[in-house]
Amino acid sequence: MSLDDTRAPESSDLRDAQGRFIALWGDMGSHWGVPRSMAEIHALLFIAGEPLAADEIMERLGVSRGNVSMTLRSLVEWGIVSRSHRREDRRDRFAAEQDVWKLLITVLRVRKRREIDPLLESLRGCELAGEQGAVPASDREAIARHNDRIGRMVDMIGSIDQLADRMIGPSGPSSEELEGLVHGLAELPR
Amino acid sequence: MSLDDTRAPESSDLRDAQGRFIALWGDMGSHWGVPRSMAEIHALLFIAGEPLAADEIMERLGVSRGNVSMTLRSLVEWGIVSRSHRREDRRDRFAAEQDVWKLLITVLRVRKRREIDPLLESLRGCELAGEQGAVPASDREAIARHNDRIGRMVDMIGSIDQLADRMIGPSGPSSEELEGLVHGLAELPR
DNA sequence: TATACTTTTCAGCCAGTTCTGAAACCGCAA
DNA sequence: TTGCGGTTTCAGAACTGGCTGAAAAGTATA
Repeated sequence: MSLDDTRAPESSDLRDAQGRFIALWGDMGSHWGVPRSMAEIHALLFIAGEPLAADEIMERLGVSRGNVSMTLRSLVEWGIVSRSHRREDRRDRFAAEQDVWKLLITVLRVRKRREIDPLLESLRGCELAGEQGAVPASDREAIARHNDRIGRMVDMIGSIDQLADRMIGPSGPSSEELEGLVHGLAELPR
Repeated sequence: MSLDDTRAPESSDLRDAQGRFIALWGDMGSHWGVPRSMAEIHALLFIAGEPLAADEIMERLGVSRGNVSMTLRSLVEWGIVSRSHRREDRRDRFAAEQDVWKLLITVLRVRKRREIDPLLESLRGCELAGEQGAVPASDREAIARHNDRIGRMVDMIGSIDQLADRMIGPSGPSSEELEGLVHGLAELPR
């Protein structure tokens, strides 16, 4: 029997509450385009608050070894879970970021980089140069209106993007500063 | 031949650009938990800039009548597409909101109401009252740490929620005001 | 190098979602 | 009342992304 197995069995109330949190987080994930089991694994690591080995995750959530492995890899890539060793145990262990504001920043950064930035790029490619060939005046008007629509969309997403850079960009506020900032903006008298 | 069929055939360059936009918007949707064809139908209505009938949507996007009908219903429910009649034509026509900031506000409002608010509620239900029965000191500590984690999460999401109320709540800024606000915050010297 | 244990990979399977199409429905006009 | 143009519904088909599990690869120890 290894040292780890001597850990006191946690009260089942605690287990229940953890389970509720995990299920909730999994649901939320699936509404926002994050695979359910990815959200669940993250939730488990977050709520456990200590590093867990892949086996423990498998057992606790009933997902396959392969899935756990792949998902942990992405979570580590995302930067919200870290891998750690212990000298007395060959198994890797994984722990979730415990600073919730840092978590938020990291997730938003990744999604911005992967989705917003390319979107903005392709969106500009949907505009249409008006001068190609001699087009009838009516077409020219239609093209102008088209470009205007795309332009307004680009402007909006661009502004959001810039604002996001301010809030969660690499040279932006620390998680503590962001927390204060959001609180300040939220509680400002109207 | 009805009046509508006399509309000048739009230049195929314009059609191409519209098609690119529609495909792009569809992709984006699927990354954020919106059904592809819903995003596509919305994109078509937005980029067309004028009311279209269900038939035109079917034909243009190659989706079934049933799907168009159901999807239009949700888009109208969301509040980003409106239904309109014409006296000379029995068919309903549908037009997308053209103010992109209003679009943003509407979508965020719906998602906040449907996902964030219930999330916050359930999250509070994941906390654990410590005093139930005489629990050993070690359990009590574990429970305290658990509640702390949940509490930090609730605080963060709560702050975001409050901030969102300020920005996109019913008594918040108009779309023009929001546009200015975001621009201001984004362009402020660091 | 052999051994024992752990992690990673990936082809195929599966579940949950989305989409289709045909039938029912609706309201109007003749 | 019947016919007509249009819309909605929903059972099942089709699809897609996520998951599994077994084999391959990796790694520390002897």
